Amino acid sequence: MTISREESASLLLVDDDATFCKVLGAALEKRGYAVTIAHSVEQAIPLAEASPPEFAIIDLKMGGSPGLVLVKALHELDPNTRIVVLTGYASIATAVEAIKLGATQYLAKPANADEIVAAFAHVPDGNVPLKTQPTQIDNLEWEHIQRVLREHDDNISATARALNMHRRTLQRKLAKPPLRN
Amino acid sequence: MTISREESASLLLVDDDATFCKVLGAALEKRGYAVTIAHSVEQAIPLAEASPPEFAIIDLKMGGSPGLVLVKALHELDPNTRIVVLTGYASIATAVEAIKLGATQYLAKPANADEIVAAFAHVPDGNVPLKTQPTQIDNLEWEHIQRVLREHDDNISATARALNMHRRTLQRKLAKPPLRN
DNA sequence: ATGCCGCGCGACAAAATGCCGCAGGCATTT
DNA sequence: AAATGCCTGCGGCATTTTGTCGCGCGGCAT
Repeated sequence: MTISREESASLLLVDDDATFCKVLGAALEKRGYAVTIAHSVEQAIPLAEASPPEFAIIDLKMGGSPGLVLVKALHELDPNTRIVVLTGYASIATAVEAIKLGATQYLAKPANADEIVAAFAHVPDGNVPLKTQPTQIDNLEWEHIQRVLREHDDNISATARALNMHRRTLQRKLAKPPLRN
Repeated sequence: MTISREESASLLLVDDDATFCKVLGAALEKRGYAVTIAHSVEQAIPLAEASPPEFAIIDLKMGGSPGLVLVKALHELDPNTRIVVLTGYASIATAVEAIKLGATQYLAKPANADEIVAAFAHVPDGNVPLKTQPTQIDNLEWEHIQRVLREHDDNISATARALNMHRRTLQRKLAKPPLRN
């Protein structure tokens, strides 16, 4: 990976956490990228239309439109854009969608700059190791909820009804989703 | 979803659990698919080469080659094959990989036949007109526990450890009725 | 403006879970 | 035969997670 040798590559960083953007943006610039920052999908779209970036890093959980629509928009603007989705609320359901919409990789926070840069270069092979431990129940539940949530267009009330669970309880489960194993 | 009306669609089911194959295979045949079963990647390849299936369900964790290479092979044989990856050891990393290699969907076990069939029809950005009652979380949990329990020879203590849950809690969960619906 | 919905959140009781500990069963080891 | 190790079922009890109710807010169509 020696992109930085030539003219610096344009990179669009979209995350609503200002501090996070600053830190990650600085790290990326040090690696030779020309970083542009946006804090929402609405803010990012015009920037991307003005000059489609070669690389993009997108957070999914943002106020306003969900990050997934931005993934789609960027990919349609320029299919060669390398898009990495980065989220603190990672789930298989959104990962699958993101990839289908054209994302290059999907990473869970926390991820450092090196991992992200490496992700841009990712090409699939069949050699990803499988986990040895069976899925944890909490995890299974989380994934299932996310899937149903997506199927209901992220409508919490509808999802709660579909799952026959209290809206309040669903809210609470969604609020605290760390728990990666 | 009225595939069954025409000639039945060919479907290749690849999983090393014979019982699982039987049950799921039967359920799929009842829905109008012509099911062929293989228990390993090595077994599945020649079958697929002989006659590329229209649909495929692939487990990731199998003796021999990992299921991901089969995903790739099937997709290269015929890009129109609808492939669903189904695994008890789900992870975001393998999900991303599977989709990039050409899988249509990625589901975590347990998943019932309806969910799988629905997955075949699922389109990336599409509308979701069919509202299927999603499986209840309790059922999901119950089936998952049963699977892991069997993998550990019905050893409650070992299962509790594998699931990272208290033995006492597992006991209590097992004590109360299955609660199917 | 007036419902109808969805959302976020506080409060409190009810239920589930985590965490002890004990006794019995059943192999394997000493 | 006794000791050891592991599993199982179960009784309490502290803690955590739920179910439930209710409030106010904001969008949206009528």
